[in-house]
Amino acid sequence: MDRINRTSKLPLYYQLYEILRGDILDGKWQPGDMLPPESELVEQYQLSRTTVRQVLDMLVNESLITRQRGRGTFVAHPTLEQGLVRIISFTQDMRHRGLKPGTVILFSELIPAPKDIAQALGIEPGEQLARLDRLRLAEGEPLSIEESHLVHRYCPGVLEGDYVSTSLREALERDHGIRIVRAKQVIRAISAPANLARLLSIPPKAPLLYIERVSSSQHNVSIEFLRIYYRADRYSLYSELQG
Amino acid sequence: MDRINRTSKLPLYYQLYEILRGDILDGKWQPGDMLPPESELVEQYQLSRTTVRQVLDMLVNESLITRQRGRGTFVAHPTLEQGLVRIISFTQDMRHRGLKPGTVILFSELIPAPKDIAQALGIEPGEQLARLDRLRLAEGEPLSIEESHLVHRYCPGVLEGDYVSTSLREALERDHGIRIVRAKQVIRAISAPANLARLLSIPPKAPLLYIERVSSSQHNVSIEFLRIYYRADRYSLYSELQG
DNA sequence: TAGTGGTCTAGACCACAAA
DNA sequence: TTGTGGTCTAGACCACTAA
Repeated sequence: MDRINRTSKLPLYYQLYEILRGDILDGKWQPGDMLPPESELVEQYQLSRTTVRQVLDMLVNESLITRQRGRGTFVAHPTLEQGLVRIISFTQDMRHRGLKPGTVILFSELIPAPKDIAQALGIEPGEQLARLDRLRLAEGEPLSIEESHLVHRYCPGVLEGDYVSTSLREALERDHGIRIVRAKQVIRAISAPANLARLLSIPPKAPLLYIERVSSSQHNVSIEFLRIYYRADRYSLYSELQG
Repeated sequence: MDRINRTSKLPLYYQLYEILRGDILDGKWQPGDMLPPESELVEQYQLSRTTVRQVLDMLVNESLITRQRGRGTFVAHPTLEQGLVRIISFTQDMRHRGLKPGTVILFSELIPAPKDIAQALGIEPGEQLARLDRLRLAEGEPLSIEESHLVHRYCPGVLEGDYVSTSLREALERDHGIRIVRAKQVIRAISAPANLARLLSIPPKAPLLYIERVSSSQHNVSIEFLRIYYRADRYSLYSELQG
């Protein structure tokens, strides 16, 4: 049972936000389901209505829920347009798309930062990085390869975790108090190099959707440089634009 | 002097929102300028701090202002890198990237709507579409191909325009009163088919960034189905994510 | 009528930035 | 130390929906 930790440094609203957001993304409530009324959340989590409403406002802004005066609060129907605005975990992404996620660790070691990555992260070349390469599966079939590079100084020992069954983001928060709150990314199309093609079970030079992402913590420092190679035949991105 | 009308049916927060938003968009405050502190807005408009903060939250969500604890509230600098949030024209995009734009018309005719496009636009298959294919150049070199399909009923005669030197969006607004205010898009990576490769001056099967976009007007009807093929070696997308 | 979300208030204490 | 925004509370009244 998720509860609010009154002694935590995290704001109460943020804790409730993570609880409710997690429940929705994990499918504990289904689209169209009614959430508990505000009064009940107030009671259950012992928070003021203002704080509860602050959280619900955030979820509305993310299009995760909708509210109807006089009726209630409901889980929104997924529009699959969130891939380009919100950071979501691979597991959550797969669940959104209705696919069973899987993970294979390819590489997990400390390395000195190459020049380009050091520059992207704003650190000195040669500083220690925790590099974690993972093959991601959907329905047992290769979908993508993620090459994560974490600034080791901020999360010493991070590679000791088991990242087949637990999420890197959870470990960062739990063990190091680091929340990833922002990221910048570039999206490209590339031809698959031979080694990646083999891992992804596709022909060499097949098209890949390629993402380079620099993520920052709540302290506003860059914490991770991530490369993702998606099989183009199995993955696409959605977004909504405004005029 | 804009004031809050206490007898209006409009909520107080909404009235203040319109006042502040108008002042920012009208340039009464310039990007980087500090807004009056919350305490002063409370005083000036005789509202509670909660209500004032509700309005500021809305403006933050629109990226019109930013807030810094201990420093103040500031008018945001318009961000250029919104390729995945804001609809911008090819010409604007090129200007942002510092490249000279160019256009070659490849095809311009009325066609009956194929089934897939009809479905995406929510019209009957066979309904008349104005199809306009354009090769886009940057610095005189091919960059992308755009295949535009407009629902002709909403903009009869649209193909008579000269879309080398004028923008399709301008013509829609000027001649048909149609503003494109919203769009949904899917982003993929593909291998270039032979005919596109030739037009884009790249080898067959070279990777392309492929976008399918359905745009809607201010009247909330789908008006355009657009396919864009970008040379992957010359074009990438940028986006910012939030946790 | 009962229950829901929408609006609004007055106040408190905290964390951070700048002087 | 002062002034800023960040978080949180307890309570009030209203508007809408559904029974």
